[in-house]
Amino acid sequence: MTAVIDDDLWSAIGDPTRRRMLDMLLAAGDGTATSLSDKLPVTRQAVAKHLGVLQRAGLVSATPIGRETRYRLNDAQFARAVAQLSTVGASWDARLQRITQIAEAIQRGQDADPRRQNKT
Amino acid sequence: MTAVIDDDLWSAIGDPTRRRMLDMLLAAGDGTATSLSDKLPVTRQAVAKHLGVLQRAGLVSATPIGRETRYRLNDAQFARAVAQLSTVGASWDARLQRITQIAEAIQRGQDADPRRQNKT
DNA sequence: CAATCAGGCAACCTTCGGTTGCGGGAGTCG
DNA sequence: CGACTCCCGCAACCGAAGGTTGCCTGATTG
Repeated sequence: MTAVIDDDLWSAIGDPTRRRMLDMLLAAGDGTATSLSDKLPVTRQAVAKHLGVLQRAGLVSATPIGRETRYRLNDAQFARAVAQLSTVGASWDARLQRITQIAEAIQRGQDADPRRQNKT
Repeated sequence: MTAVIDDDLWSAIGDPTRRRMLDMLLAAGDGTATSLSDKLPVTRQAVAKHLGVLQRAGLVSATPIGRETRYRLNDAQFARAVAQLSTVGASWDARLQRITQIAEAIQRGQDADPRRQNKT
């Protein structure tokens, strides 16, 4: 099976800006839209939107404190995302290695695995 | 360091459709825009565009044969993409575990490891 | 040669990442 | 208390990207 993944999680970590935001939250522990936007090449609003996406994906949780809103990583969900990332990587890697080995074997002139692999 | 990655590679594998295409190419060995679109919920044109993107990212190579154009995975580049995927995952995972452990230690009331855990 | 199948090109729609502009509530200071 | 300053949320607008439809060209095959 092709490692069916939550598309939400993927799209969440698929965006480069969101990836950096997660990175920052992971490093700093928490942050606000403004504090994050300080260190990012985008405006506060853009960051706010991303935080909304991340929140809907369950990756971060918001806590309004006075006039600011602190966002914190949701460790559990984030761990799931990371796991899925690894899963796909591992799955692809495994298959890649298999076909690579077969290819090498064929090049050596010997049949690595008689089972044909054709398909269209 | 945040595992600086080729943004091209990331965006290439970041799209769900492209991910599935890569998956199919990885499994079948090769394919055409039409053959791939058969098993995907999008039109041939959409697939063709994606193949263009993948090709520009160096992940696949095209070989015109008669009236059809076969696309094959570029193993080397694909391997790089997979590697970067794993790198980010691993990096995040590592940090997650660190902070998780620290958090647990704090909850236990004892200082996990006074050694600095600085960063930005 | 005619019919057909696979592709490429172009126009158009929608979504998404991003920006600017604005208004309003929480703190701060006189 | 009142004025000022932050930080935030909402809305309008933009350009790029994923998708679709329509059309036209080139290779196959009868």
